[in-house]
Amino acid sequence: MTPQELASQLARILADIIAERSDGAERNDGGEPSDGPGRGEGGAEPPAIAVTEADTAVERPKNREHGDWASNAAMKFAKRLGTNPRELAQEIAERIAEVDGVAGAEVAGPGFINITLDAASAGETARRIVEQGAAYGRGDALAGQHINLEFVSANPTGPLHLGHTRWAALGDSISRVLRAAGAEVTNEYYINDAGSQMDKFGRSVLAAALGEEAPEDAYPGAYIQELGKKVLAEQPDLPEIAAQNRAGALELAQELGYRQQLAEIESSLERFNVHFDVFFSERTLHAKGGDGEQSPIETAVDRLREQGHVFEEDEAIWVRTTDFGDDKDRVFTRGNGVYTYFAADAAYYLSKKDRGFGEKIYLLGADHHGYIGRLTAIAGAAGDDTEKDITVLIGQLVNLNGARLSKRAGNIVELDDLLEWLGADALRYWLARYPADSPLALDGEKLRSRTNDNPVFYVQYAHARTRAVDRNAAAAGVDRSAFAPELLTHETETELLGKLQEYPSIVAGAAELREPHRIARYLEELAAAFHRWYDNCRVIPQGDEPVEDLHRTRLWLNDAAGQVIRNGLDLLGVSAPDRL
RNA sequence: GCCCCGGUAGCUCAGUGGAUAGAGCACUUCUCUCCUAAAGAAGGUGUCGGAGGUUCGAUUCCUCUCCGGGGCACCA
Repeated sequence: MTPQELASQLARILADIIAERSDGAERNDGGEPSDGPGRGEGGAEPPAIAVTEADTAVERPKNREHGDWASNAAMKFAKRLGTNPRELAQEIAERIAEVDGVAGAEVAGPGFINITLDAASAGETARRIVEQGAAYGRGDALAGQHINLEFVSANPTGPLHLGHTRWAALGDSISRVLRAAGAEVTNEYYINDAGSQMDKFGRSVLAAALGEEAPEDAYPGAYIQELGKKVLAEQPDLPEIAAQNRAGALELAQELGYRQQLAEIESSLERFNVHFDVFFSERTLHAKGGDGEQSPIETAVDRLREQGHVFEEDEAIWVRTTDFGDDKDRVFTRGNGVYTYFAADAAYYLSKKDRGFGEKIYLLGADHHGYIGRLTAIAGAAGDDTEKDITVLIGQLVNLNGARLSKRAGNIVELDDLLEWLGADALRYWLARYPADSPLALDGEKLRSRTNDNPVFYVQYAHARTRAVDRNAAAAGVDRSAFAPELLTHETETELLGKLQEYPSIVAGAAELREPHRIARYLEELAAAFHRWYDNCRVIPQGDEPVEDLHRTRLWLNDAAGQVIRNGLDLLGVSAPDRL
């Protein structure tokens, strides 16, 4: 019996009760003017009360005395049924107690229904998890959805730094969680490879390659010098080209430097266990088609104009984004004929729409929060549903104590250095462990510690323990030839099983709310439940005690715990080592 | 001025309208002849920033307000 099955049993019982009550008695209590269509005649039918499994979802009570699972459905429905919560709860409790696998049910407090399961019924979960393996916890709540998830999108003019790492970790985990819930997700990185910062980058790289003094406004940091050397190695005749055709050399240096830098960014991300499906170049939005066809940006302004949202003023072309809640209208084409960044954003949004994505998620830092209004307005102006087709997630900034500034990258904290110092696992886990909207201050030494105060090690240690037990069990002749779930009666076993049963709903909730930190918090609780169980219940008999079915059954439970920790860590992009 | 996000235990932070608001750390004890003690057990702490409101019930939702952080462009 899983919590989901319990919820569906409760929903059935509640629906039965509602049906019985409305069949029988008083339908004439005066009030309730029902003004719906087709209700004009005859005996006023009571308004239908629909029950879904969400209404009867059960919770794991904090207090063990409140049973294995608790429902507050009676309190939710009592009013609508014109009865009091405790009375309704009593009725539900009597019926749920009759269900196979339920050991008992009682009413408590203002109308909670506290349900206790048979040990065998609860223990069955262990076998189910082992059999489902990596699939345990995955669901289909988001099946059929095509989601575009854009994150990081750092300028290709320098290395990734701390400011990008939180979005990299969070975005990739969100993607994994959404996929676990059945969605099809494309991870996308928008490359700002057009515009003045690229020119500045080109000038910086060319000067470095030629050994010239850096221009006034050059990008700081030794990495520019490194890029210059690489560019020169790739294009040894660059000095000659520069002497004859400065503009040509500039373009060449910019291009080669850009390719090099982007490749480095990609490789840093892969080392961070973050994978992008699409790197989308801003330039493609500016580029005209083969036969002088319009560029996507030019097309975009026409499309918005057709929707009636474009106007001209002061020689500039504007989009009336205030119609969609933006705080001011936005310029599309400047007075000098140049497109703004906003124009590219609009064309980019349309590209996502044209590529068939329903929901487009943007993961942005708090310093970009001014984008919410304009991006949402673009969606609206494009004829999309601003509620469902676009989501802008804003994350607060992170700072990390003890991290050394990178001279190479111009006194920022570089991702590559963080990876070397802390490792991808610790960094990813800690960054995914907090909700995006909470400001975050990390302590570097804590991320490196190998004790209880470092949750990533605590969780990984629990996993390694399950593997150690598994290895030792094999050596001691404990196998899975028997499974007797009714024997799993120890307090810590009930608790561990309960945690394991919660996992699918944790994943579903994390996907719905786009909050992978829920997975991390859950894993910490699961690991704690496992450690407690490990300390109390032995899988392998001591001394010359014989191997019994209890030991064999516990081996299933041990493996189930390991499997769920593995599945959860995978959603965070963190490894689950067999040994620590 | 307007907009967004925070304010919960000494510290770092969880908490999708429910029961006595939680976890880790820090502090004090205890537990390996025993599968990884990188672990477990016990010990106490709160004006949930403040004031109103919504309701059977509010840390959670609404309004106002105080404090802290971030943001406002024909920059990219």
